Amino acid sequence: MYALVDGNNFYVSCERVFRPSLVGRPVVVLSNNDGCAIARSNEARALGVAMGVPWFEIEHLAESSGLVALSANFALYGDMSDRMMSLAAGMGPEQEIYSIDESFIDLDGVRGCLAERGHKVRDRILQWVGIPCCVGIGTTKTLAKLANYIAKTAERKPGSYPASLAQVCNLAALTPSALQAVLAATEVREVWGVGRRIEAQLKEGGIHTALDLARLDPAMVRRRWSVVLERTVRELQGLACIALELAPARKREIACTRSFGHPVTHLADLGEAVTEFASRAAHKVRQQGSLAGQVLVFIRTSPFRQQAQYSRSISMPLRRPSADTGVLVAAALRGLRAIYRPGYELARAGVMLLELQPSTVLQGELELQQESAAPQRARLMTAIDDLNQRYGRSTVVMASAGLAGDRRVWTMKQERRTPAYTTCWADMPVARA
DNA sequence: TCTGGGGTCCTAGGACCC
DNA sequence: TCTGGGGTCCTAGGACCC
Repeated sequence: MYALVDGNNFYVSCERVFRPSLVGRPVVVLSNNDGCAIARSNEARALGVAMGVPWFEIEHLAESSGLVALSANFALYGDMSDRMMSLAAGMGPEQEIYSIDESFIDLDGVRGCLAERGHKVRDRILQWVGIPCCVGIGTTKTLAKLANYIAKTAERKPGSYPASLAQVCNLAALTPSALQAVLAATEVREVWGVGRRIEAQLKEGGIHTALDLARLDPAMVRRRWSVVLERTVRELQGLACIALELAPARKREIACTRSFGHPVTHLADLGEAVTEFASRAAHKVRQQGSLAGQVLVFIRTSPFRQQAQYSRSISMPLRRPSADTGVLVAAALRGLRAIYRPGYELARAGVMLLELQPSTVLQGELELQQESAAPQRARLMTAIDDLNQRYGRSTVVMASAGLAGDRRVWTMKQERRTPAYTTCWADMPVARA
């Protein structure tokens, strides 16, 4: 038996904790570069704001309907997430943190009424952290996910489901006929693992609801679609196929990519951006104790604009795997020079580290030239990471990153950013008597 | 004028081997 | 006229997730 604890409109809820005046108002949080809406309050949703819609298309709602837009503040959301997760863990013996606002809890061995327990955890998170959550419970992760959707929808849209399922929904406690009714009232698109493409194919075959999907023959689903969708069907039928993942797996690739605040045409500016992206990726790869075997760098124009398009990437194999910022930045810059062509208005670039492997199994190599500088370089990286941790992210950077500030054309737009209330002393909220 | 970022898994098809 | 069978590895692309 599994529970899924999931924050409601998580980014918006984080912002509302520190700006209670936003409660009850239509609010969206924008992606990096203030591009698209990536979170929306129920009030914004009611205005017809779709997930992922570009800001410029809904900006008029600010004037006409009081829609408030905020730039994404990931430092805040990450910290609020840690607080919420530590309380959600109280639901059962094991927890898998699945995303910034969701965790699966294993309920094996938990006694008593599960829904009651879910309400207690929900109340505690609301009171101690300030984030409203919903809890879904089911015999498989897919059913717990669906239960969570039902708990949220029943709360937001009275009448869509029985009111008793709002906020906390335990599908395993329903009678078979009640369960069927609930599944029949749920669009197939809401099932975890069914995206737009598969939804269209299913609907063509007359499969419209979660109940329709649950009634398919798994073997047929495998033949016609894939083992992935077959697993989904079996999970809907109550057979657990997807296990809880307790320790986050080591990432197999690590990326840092950004859209630019303004179009970039000069190699010098691109070099600064690529240096920063490679440096950040290098830091991430060190954090997880890995080395990269290849560095991929790409640049591209905006596919949304009517202009000459250019999109290229190149993969640079390293002579030996590395997590050294100097090595990775140099490779990325070599790649950049190889793919750069003047005359294009570039909108985006990125660096990906591939062929990651644990740093503990570094293959030995004959040292033909001189004594290895590796230990000193590793200590240097640790020192840089420590300094940046202590004094701020860009305290020590590679010279090719250029000087931060006014001259940079490429840094992303963040015009509506709220303070880092919980992670920066200078931004701490002040209470007045 | 303005359109995010970071991942995973699976499959099909090509290259290559004996 | 007639042109095998079986296997592995790699990559690109599709689909999904939040």
